[in-house]
Amino acid sequence: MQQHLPTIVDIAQQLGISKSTVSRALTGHPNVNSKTRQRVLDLAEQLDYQRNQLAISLLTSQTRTIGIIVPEFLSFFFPKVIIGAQEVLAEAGYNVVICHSNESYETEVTNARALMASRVDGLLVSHTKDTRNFDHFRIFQRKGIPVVFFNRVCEDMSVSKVTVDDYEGAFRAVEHLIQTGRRRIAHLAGPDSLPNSRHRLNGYRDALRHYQIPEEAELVISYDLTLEKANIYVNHLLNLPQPPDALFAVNDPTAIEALKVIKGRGLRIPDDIAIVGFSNDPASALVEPGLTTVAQPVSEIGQQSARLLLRQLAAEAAAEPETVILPTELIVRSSTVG
Amino acid sequence: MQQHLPTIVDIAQQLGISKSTVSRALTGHPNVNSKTRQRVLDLAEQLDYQRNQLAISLLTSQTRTIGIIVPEFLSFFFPKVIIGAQEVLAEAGYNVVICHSNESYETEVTNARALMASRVDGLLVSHTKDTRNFDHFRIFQRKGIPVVFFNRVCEDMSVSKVTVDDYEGAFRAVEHLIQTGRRRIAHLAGPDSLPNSRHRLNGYRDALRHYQIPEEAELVISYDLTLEKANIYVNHLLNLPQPPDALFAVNDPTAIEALKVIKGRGLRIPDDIAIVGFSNDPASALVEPGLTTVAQPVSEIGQQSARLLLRQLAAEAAAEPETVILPTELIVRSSTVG
DNA sequence: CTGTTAGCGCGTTCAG
DNA sequence: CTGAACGCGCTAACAG
Repeated sequence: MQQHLPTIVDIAQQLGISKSTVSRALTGHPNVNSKTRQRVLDLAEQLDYQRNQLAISLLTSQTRTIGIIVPEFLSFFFPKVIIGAQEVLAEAGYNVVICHSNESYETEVTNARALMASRVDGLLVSHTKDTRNFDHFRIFQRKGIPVVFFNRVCEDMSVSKVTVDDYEGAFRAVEHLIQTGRRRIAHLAGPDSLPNSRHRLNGYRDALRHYQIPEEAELVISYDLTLEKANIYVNHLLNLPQPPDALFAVNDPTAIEALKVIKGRGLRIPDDIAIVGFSNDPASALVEPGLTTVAQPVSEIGQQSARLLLRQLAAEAAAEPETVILPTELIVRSSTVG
Repeated sequence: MQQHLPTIVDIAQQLGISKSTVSRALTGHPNVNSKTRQRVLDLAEQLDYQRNQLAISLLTSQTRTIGIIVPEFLSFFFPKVIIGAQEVLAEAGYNVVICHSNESYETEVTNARALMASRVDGLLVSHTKDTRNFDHFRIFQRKGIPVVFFNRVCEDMSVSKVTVDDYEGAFRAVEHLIQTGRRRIAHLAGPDSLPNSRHRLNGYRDALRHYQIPEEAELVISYDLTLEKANIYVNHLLNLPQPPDALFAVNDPTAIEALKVIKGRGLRIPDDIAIVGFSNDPASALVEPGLTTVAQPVSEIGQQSARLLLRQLAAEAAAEPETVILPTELIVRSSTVG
């Protein structure tokens, strides 16, 4: 049973002064007798008084709270982005509310509604892989509440965005495979619905083209990023009459699953088949052989997103949306070079 | 620039009715003409109306929001606990706000204050390793806002708690080492301030005692859980005149760091030295050799914590605190048995 | 320096 | 079935 929490009126009554004076004392307003202020402060402390942020937000119609919606947070990626964003936001005096859509479009819509209902001042979003309709985010935009997309961005919305150069990262990864002598390079791609997947696929294709290696349709498989499927497709690739001599995976979990399957079949890595992942998940340094991968500046994604949001928040009128594309870096480990 | 968000008054004026009627229509009150209700609902949809949760919370003095404070969320553990808790809480109609103290006592206090200011209905907490003073949580308790501790629990507070049987888990782990022939078993323990660490240490000690193996003081090192220190201490242990033939680590990151150091020195695992971790981090299955570890029912910790909190919330008067101790399970992998 | 008043958006009496 | 009035806790504008 929750008891009555003390309010400024309680303090005012006990001290025999008006609630305005209490309010002023508490907020550090200059025009208060220093003795009165001290009495207020002392009593507040004694009563464990905490200002009711709800009432203040209702009054000022700003909550100084930013909502973050992410599709998952079991892998290291999103937690690390969130921490990066939180650093910047906390410094600017904003709180952070994290919502987890669990890759479910319906949950994402529910999350967005809840954040709207609780009147967040801004939104940081990486959408689910099934999100095709972005109306639940457009509503924020229409109300003048800034939205910044990161990692998984909506290409149709005119808002600020932070991504990495997926195309370039993929190009360099495949180039590395080619330069280390690989010719039949498979690509386990992500779902078409995600721009990231498409950009990585394009990087893969252009690298092959650039080095005049014909693309084999049978070596490219798009899938939904569930590990069970990854398992099936890797086995499928290995069973081909002409199996690949390298695999470029859309992300590290996929690459690590592939690594397990390949080792399980007694093939040697990288001798028989080389593997490259994407993101530089801490696990990629742990597996054996170490996984070559395309590193993303994860914390920086969060920090930059927060900064773009802050800039929108500071702008009087609707500010021009900005797009930041962060560089990637190829981390070469033993899964590609003996 | 944030625009004016539509309120029930806006809807009422456009429809030429009173805001009470709009309120009733929106909340599904029975006594509303169905035609009027439909007109309200239509206009609300058209205006993207979202009820202002702030105002409602201020009025009802309940936010239907639960705060969760965790010390970190880069390892898999806390995210998974949070997801478990969220499932249960969402089903009961509660939202979740996650705060990340980053193992900083000051941040934890700030988080607690912010959650109090935003009037959460309840609190789920795992405190930092430096938290000695729990006054910032006692305030909630005193106000009748239920608090549930999980994983890292405050032994001095009379609130509901969810932990695993650390003692038993540690005992079984060390017993396993003894039964596979180890005699000089080192223990890299966590800080004394954490009950978990102490219980695991006790389990270690009692297992040795039970099998009449004398405890060597030089083989037990408590540390602050930073990986750099782990590295130093593992090297120190290996440099002893009589190095250990087994290592029981307080958690999996520590064990994995140890594994790297040991392999780096050209020692064989488990032949020269066996390793056991704690928690069954996904990474423990990835490293080579696979890490033997004590698994915790992670999602269940979250679910149970949420259920205990819900029970407190439902209780009219202050409900009796409950303590749930979940079982662990030893997962044997190649780091202990060839 | 301090008190009074108004109102943020809403649900809920209490009258019609 | 509907409307008017009140108050949740707080800050800001206005008067002393």
